[in-house]
Amino acid sequence: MASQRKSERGQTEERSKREERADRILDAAAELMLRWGYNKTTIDDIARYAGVAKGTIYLHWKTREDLFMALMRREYVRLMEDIQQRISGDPEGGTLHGITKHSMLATMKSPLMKAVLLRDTDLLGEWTRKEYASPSYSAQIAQSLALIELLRSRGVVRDDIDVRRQVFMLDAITMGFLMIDQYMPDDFKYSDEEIVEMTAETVERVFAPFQQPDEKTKQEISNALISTFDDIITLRTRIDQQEATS
Amino acid sequence: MASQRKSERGQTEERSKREERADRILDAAAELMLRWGYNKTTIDDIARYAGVAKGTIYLHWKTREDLFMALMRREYVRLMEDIQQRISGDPEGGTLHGITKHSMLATMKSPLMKAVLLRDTDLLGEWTRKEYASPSYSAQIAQSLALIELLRSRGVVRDDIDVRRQVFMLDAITMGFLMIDQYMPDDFKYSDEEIVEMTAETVERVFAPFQQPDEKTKQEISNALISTFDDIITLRTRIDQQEATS
DNA sequence: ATATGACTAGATAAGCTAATTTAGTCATAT
DNA sequence: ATATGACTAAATTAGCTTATCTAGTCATAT
Repeated sequence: MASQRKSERGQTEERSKREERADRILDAAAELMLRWGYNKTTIDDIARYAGVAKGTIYLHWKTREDLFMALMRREYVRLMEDIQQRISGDPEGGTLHGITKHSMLATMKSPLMKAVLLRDTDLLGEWTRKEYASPSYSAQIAQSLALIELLRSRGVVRDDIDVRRQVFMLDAITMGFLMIDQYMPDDFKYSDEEIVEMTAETVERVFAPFQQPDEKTKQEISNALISTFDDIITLRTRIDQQEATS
Repeated sequence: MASQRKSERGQTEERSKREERADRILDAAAELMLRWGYNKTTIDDIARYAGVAKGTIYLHWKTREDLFMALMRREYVRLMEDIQQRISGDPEGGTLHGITKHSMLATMKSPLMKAVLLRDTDLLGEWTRKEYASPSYSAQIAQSLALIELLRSRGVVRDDIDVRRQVFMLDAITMGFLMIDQYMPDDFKYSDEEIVEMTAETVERVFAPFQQPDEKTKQEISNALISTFDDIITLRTRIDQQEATS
């Protein structure tokens, strides 16, 4: 607060200009990382591709690692926003198979997040070993667990099996469908949408309880999820802002 | 035939001695490959570990590659025999979830075959690129397809979805459960048997039709499978013998 | 104040040679 | 006849030297 030296307007204008440039740089980083992988994407490349000088990048982030952390965080927030969007726009968004469908499809449309989830070492290179992946993965599991528990308490998921086993099964199924195309021959290729349909059907058959949830329950769950996503998103965004001012 | 110079008895005795030694050498190869991987397992190591001279190995196989092909074929035959055994000893052996259970458990107990299935490049090294893996994999798919078609025709698997999609789903599910433990944190570890139980439950819920198959049908299917396995096994064994005499 | 790009130190890669390893052979021993 | 292990040619690796790259800095320009 004491550090704000400009007028309100001037500050906001500048802030947004800076942020816009930061975004452009991250765009360049994402693009080049997908093309050449983490190891072979240099700060020089990113600067050239983003049309700024190298020094400028260091006005935004202290190190190369910081830049990529910011990139990954941005991708993660976007992923969450995308999932939230998809869930909120779907009447089936309050069911486990609906949530699974939207989470998977959003992940499939985000090459970087997919690479992290599937531990694609070709693309991630040294990033794999940078210990940000593993905590985020166990956070992922914790989220699965919380989700399943919520759905069980509402009676929209079977509760005659152990919760942890259910999480294990859900993750095995989704991971299986996410990676199987790498193993299938060309005459067994399906589109992302088709794969997600198959996953959803599998999840529904394995996890649905005898009686179908009513509309009201589905809506309540959907709302609960959406506000959870809001929490995640604002939390992450707040971290970003902290970093930016430090 | 003209090459058989010894008496019947002498020949058989010698044959079995040779075979016993070949087996010992393959045992050594398997052991060392699991320890050091394909790339770092040398013929010298194998000879020393099997207690024979290096030259002796070349009395059995023309090249290093031939030796490993023989090893992989032996593992494959053993895997098939194991699956056959497990199926024939189980009243549920004629159901898809039973078959899945036994195939998976047998695979899990065969580290080399599991490595091939999961494309474990750490263990297989250069062997991955040796083009024997890919044909065997598409053969695997063909088998899945034949199996599903058989089960559909007998009415023990749903036939209201596309067959090929069903194969895709079955493979996605089994692969998912086979590889998920690599991704799960320590507090989500389950034994092979538990994992296979979860897989079987998943498969049953996704593929079982409305009415349960009767005992007679299950028995017929089980028998059909067992004779299919016999075919595969004798075919493979015949190839081995051809190789040995050439 | 902000942005730049020449600059540097440290890391990484390329190029080369010598040393070691290893698949496969074959004269010799059993 | 069978089995062996010393042997060889080819390949792989180790060691080292030189060249190139790259993350991060900072004096200078805008």
